[in-house]
Amino acid sequence: MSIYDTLNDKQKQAVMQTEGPVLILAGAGSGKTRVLTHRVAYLIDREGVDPYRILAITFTNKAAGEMRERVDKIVGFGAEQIWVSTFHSACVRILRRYIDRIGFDTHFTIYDTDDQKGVMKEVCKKLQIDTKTLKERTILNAISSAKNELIGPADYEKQNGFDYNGSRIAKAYAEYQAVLHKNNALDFDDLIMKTVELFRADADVLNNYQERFRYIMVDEYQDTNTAQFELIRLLADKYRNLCVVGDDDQSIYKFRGANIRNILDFEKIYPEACVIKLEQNYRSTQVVLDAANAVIRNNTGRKDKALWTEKKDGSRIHLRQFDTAYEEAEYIADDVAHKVRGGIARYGECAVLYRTNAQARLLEERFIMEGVPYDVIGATNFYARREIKDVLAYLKTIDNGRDDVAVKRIINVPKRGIGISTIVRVQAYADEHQISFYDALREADQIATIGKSASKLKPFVMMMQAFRSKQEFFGLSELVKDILEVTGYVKELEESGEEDAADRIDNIDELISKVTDYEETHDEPTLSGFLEEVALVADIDRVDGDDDRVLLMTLHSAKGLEFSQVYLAGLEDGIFPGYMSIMSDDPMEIEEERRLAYVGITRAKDDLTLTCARQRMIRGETQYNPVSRFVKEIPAELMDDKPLETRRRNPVVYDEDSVEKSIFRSKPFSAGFGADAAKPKPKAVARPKRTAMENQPYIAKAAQGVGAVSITPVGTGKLDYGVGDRVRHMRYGEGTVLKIEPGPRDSQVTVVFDEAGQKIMYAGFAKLAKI
DNA sequence: CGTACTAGTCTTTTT
DNA sequence: GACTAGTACG
Repeated sequence: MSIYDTLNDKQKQAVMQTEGPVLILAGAGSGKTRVLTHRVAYLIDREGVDPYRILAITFTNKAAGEMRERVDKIVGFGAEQIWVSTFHSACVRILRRYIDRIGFDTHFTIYDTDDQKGVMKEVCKKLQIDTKTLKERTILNAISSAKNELIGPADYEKQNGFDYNGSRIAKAYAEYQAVLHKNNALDFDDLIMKTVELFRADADVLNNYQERFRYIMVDEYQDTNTAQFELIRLLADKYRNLCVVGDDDQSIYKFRGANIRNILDFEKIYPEACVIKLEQNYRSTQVVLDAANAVIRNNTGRKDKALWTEKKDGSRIHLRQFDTAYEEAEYIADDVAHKVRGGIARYGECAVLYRTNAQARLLEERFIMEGVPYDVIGATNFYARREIKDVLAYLKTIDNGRDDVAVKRIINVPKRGIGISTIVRVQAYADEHQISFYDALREADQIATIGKSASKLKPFVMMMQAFRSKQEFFGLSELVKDILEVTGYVKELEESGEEDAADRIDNIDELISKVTDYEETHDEPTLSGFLEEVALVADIDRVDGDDDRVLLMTLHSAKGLEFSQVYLAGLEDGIFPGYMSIMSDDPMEIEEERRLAYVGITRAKDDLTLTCARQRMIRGETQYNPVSRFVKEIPAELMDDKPLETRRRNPVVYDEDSVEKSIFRSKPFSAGFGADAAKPKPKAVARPKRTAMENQPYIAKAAQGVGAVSITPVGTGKLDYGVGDRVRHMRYGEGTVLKIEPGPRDSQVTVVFDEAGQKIMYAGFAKLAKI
């Protein structure tokens, strides 16, 4: 009896087919990770492959860690020799070694989204690009897409230079790369692209890695982009022992450049490929699978497959519709508490999944109120928090003085009386002399323009120099503590009297323990090593199953995870699928959302609850959305409840024929919607009571916001449209005015939009135009 | 130069 | 509604 006997036939085949290209189409819950780990083990202990020759690429660091751990258990020895990592960390590792061959310093820093935006802001200023008409974000997105397709600035110019915006972006792209190069920095996309560039430019380096990685495995292959594909293609080109694992139905990262063709066309690129389908699901009940299959069936152009399970039974899917998102949150929190009390599940076996991070807030409030322990994943990455970034900026500056962004971030944090004008002048000097910002600071007394401010710069430079020399004999955590001490960062926080100062200090303490942890787990801890590890962690990587808490996260973050009890919240057309995809004329957008729904449903092992609300506040607007079309794709017999319309609580209010019809025209999927939507009084909604400690500041801020809105007085009589008129809205397109409700300061207008559904908005806000 | 307030924007999803 | 960049003031 060997470990391989526990695998089913298909899995066994996938494990033992070690030579040549292999495509494993692994449905959700089909034991994909098991196959991968067993395959690695098989390579080592049956095929005698040196662990050193194996590369396994996973999607997150967490997956990589788990895989290594599991392989470690099976093979016992040599597992640490295997490269198990994400695309990004694998590339960093390669670039740290060889990037000097394409003109960068191996001590490069990695820019996150914030840093990118800062750079782009300067680029726009320099190129005199008006950021009102062309947003930094837009440019960066264009650049990111280009990089994902391996299109450099020159090629971009060739392809897009002929129109106004295209040429502006092309120029910004070129300048942006120049600034990054000057700062010796790479952004996330560069990590992949530069590695490909390196491999293409230097045959020796490529050959070196081709020889090393005789066996390559890629997990979540459906989410690879063109650059990642090319990287893998190059690496595998010599020995062609490439095994990719994925599920086209779970491709949900198109917005990040993922190219679903990579998996769909694998057999075209590798005609000799062996294709293995894993269709037996070991995770969910038949009911859950039936629901998932019923939904995904509506997509076109997928690889044919059908999941099945031996877990025959299973409770039906619970569908619950509520009047408001508050009630929805209340129900979920209650239901979890109920399950835990009843011994049905532990907190840690429950997860609430939603489409957008913003939905977490309401749920969170309710969980606090009910005293249900929870963890929100992803909202703000730990390392993206202000105080953490500040401390990291100190470390970056100590590590690599060429990183202008980091230096500027902390030059006046805590306050040292160094203002914008001084920074601008120093930068001018730096540009003039072709040196880095930090080097310019060191020559502060040479800069004529700054006058007396030079006296403020000197202590800063002295301090940084001192940190650098301390680095020689200090441990990392000592260095961090020293920085906090010398700069008075924590002290300033304590004295600031800011509302969340305590949280921030907690975060800093957590950072210190992460530094300590890094020192303990690495043989040769270095500052660069720590910074690089930190630059590439996703929030999901921090999850450990040990603490017993309900997890709240987006559907995207949930990929690859499984829970006994799953709640899918906010299942409303306009939320999920999001209105962007509904409005889009590209049908592929809805299909991507549907795959996301498929991912969500298949996370559930035992029990699945679907919830939605009739009324929801989104970005200050009350929306009335019909039940998600995806819910309607699930056969009613799989649900435990009667059809939705019998659960309706609110009577029909409007009887105007035309209005009623227009609702039905725009909402073919939702039979009961017209009546549901007619609830006229959003004000009647009771907001949940808040716990005093947690929410005091929130209330204060909210009140401010309302005040700001009401300052815009729009007389009711001034509206040039009335009930029944057709109007146009900037974002939602055309619609029919259903109702106008005069308020003390501004009228509330209810409009049924043809595409986007019904919205209630302030007239002064909405800027509706009669058509 | 720092602060306090205001106006405008918004990402849906993340390595 | 919340966050942020920009502006007017001290």
